[in-house]
Amino acid sequence: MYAKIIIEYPIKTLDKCFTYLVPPDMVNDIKVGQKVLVPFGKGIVFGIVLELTNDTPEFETKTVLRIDNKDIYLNEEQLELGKYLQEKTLCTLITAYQTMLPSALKIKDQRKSYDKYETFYTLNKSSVEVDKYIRENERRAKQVAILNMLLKGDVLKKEVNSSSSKTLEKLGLIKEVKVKKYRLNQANYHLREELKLTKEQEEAYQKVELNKFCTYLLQGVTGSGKTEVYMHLISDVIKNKQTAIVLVPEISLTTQTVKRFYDRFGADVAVFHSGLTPGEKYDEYLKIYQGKVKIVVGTRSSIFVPLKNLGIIIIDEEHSDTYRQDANPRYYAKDMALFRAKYHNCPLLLASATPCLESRARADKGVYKLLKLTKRANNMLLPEISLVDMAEELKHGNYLFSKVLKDKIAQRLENNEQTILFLNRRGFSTFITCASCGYTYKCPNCDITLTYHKTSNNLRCHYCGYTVKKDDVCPKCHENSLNYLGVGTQKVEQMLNELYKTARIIRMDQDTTTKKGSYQKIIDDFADNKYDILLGTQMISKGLDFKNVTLVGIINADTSLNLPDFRANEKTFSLLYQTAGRAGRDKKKGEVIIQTFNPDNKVLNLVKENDYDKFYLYEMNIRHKLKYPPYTYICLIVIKGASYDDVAKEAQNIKRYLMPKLDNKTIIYGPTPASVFRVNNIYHFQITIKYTFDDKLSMVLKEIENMYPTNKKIELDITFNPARF
DNA sequence: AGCACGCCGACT
DNA sequence: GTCGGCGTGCTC
Repeated sequence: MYAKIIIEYPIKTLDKCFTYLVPPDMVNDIKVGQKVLVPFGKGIVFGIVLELTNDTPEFETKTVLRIDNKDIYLNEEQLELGKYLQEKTLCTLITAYQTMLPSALKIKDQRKSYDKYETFYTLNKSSVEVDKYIRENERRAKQVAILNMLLKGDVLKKEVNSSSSKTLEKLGLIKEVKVKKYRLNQANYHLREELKLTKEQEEAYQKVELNKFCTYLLQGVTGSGKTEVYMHLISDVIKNKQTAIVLVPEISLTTQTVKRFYDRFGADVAVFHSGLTPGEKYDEYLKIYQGKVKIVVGTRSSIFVPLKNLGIIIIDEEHSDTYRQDANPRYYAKDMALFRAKYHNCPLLLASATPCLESRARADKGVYKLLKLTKRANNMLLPEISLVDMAEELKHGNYLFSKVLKDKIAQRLENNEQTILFLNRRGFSTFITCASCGYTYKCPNCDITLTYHKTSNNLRCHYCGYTVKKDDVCPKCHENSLNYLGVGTQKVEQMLNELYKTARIIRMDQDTTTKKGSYQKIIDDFADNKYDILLGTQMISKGLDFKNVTLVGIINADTSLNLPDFRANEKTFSLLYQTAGRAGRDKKKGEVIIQTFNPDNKVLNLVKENDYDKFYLYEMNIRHKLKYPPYTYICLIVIKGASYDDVAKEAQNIKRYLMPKLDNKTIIYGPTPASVFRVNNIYHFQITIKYTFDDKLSMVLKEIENMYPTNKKIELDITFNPARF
C-alpha cells in the first residue's frame, strides 16, 4: 500500500503529493487525513495523508515512519473544505489544513500532548464488600471516612491522598482512575425557557426550511430580536440530533449574546475564539471532535470546527469585516460557510441590521431569501436622530461638543439616565481634512478620499493613481486649516471631565481594554449604573444592550465618511446606524445626536431617517455608476519589497503580463502605491482588478505567483474580495 | 524550507 | 592554485 502525502512546508513548489510506502504493520491503522512522519530530503518532516492506493509508483519511494496521532485526523468534509479554501485563496493546501486546525494540532507543534488528566479514586470492590470492611475496621476512622466518601462517588486523589488511602489501594479496595480534564470550566449559566416569538419573528422563523440548503438574509432593525430567532431554529436543529455553528464578529464584543446561548442551551454550547489559550482551544476542539457539544459559538475560524451533522450555520452581524482574514490565507468565512451548508444540505442564515450591499443585492436577485424584522421587540421605539453642523458650532466656540449635545448630556445627568458617546477613530491612512469646514479631497474618477503623501506633499488616489498637489489653504473655505490631526479618546475624556465635574465617566478604547476581562468589567459596571457616560470607539457600536441609555452622541461622524475606501459610505452608515441603535432599548425613547461638518451629506441624512433600505438604493446607484461591488468583483494584488525600484518595476511587469491574458471586459487599475505605502521600509504597490466574469483570472494569477517563487526581493499578496483596497 | 551542486571573485 | 559567495534546482 502507498500513501500520497503533502508535507509540512508551505511552499508553492512543494504544494503537491509525495508518495510513500506504507509498511505492512501500519496498513490497518493508517487513514486518510492522519498526520504522519516521513523522511524527506535529508530530514524527517510531518505530512498529511491525502490518499491511499495500491498502485505501485514508477519511481523509488521512501517509507512512512509513523502515524503521529492515530485518533485525531481530518475527516472527509475537512479534507474537501481545505481544497476549497486553497482554491478560494490560492494558498498551499498544507496552509489550508493548518488554518483549519487549532494550534495544538497544527503540524509544526512539537509538544507531545496537550491532554490533561486528573486522578480520581474509585471503589474497586462491590459496596457489600466495602460495607463489610467498614464494619470490621471501625477503629480506622480515616480509612472509613475515605470509603464513605467513595461510596457516594469518585473523589479526586489529591483531596484524600494519605497513608490511609495508600493502604486501601494496596488492599485492593480502591483504585486510581485517570480522567481527561478539560481546561475550561463550564461557564455559569441559568437555563431559561424559550421566549415566545413576536409575530414578525415567528414569520421569519417559519420561513427557514431545515434539512435543505438555502441562504437566508435576516435583515432586522436594531433591537428586533434576531438572536431569539436563532435560538428557535437551533432548538429545532438540536431536536433533529443535528448541530449548529453561530459565527459572531468578536467574542469580547458579544458577551451578552454568548451568555444567552449558554442560558438557553447550557452544556451543549462551546465557545471558540482567539482569547483561549492553545490548551483551552485544544480541549474545546476535542469536545467538538468527539461530539460532546452540539453548538459552537465563535469567531471567524470557528467556521472550521469539526461538528458533524450540521443542521444550520448562522452568521451574526454578517456585514462585519472580521469575517475576512487579512493575513494569508485571506479567506472569507462566508465562503466557507456556504461550502459547509451545501455539504450538509442545511440552511445558512446571514443576519444583520445593516447587511453588506453584496448580501442585500443577492437577496434582491433572489439568490438569498430575504427575511425582515421591521419592529423592535417589546414595542421599543426607534431612537430619534438629529444632525448638528459643527462648522456652525465652531463659529460659536464650541469645539468637539455642540451646544445641543452638551445640554442633552446635562439633562441625562439630571434624570439619572445614561449617555454613550462615540468617537469615530481615524484609520491608519492619512487624509487631509479642513478643520473649519470639513472639506476633504476626493478623486474625480473614483469618488474616494485622496491619501496624503508627506514626502511629495501631494494627494493621491490609490485606486487609479490620480495625483494633485496639496493646497496651502482650504480650496473651499480658504482658511488655513488643512490638517490631518485626529482627536483621541483621552482628549475627549479630559474635556468631558471639565464640562461635567460630578459625572462618572468611563472610557473604553484600546488602552483601557487590553487586560483580560477589563472589557467585560466596563460593560458590567456601566450596565449596573456605576457610570453616567460611556465614551468609546468602534467597540461600543455593536450588540450592547443597556436599558438606561437614552442618549447617544456621535462626536465626529465625518471620520469614517472620509476613509479612502469605496465602502466608506457603507461603513459609515452601518456604524452610525448600529451605534444609534444603542439608544432607547427600554421604555424610554432614545435620542441620537450626530455631529458633522457635512450636515448635507446624503449618507448622514439617511442615517437620520433610520432607513437601511433607502440607503441601500442610494448606495447601489453609486456602486453601479462607478462599477464597484456588488456590480463587479474585485481582486487585489499587492506587490511588496524592500527596494522601491524593484517593486515598481515588477508591478509594471505584472500588469503587462496580465493585460493580454484576461477577459477584455476585465479592468486592471494601477500599479499604484498602496494605501499603506511603506511599512517597516517595505514598499507596497497594488494592482486592482475589477471583473464581472473571468474564468481565466484564477489560473493567470497562479501563473504570476509562480513567477516569484523563491525571489526574496518581491512578495505577492493576492486577495479576492478584499475588505478595502 | 533545507540542502547540494555549481560557477565566478579575493585570498593564504 | 583554493575558499566561499549565493543563484538554481530538487526533494517521493
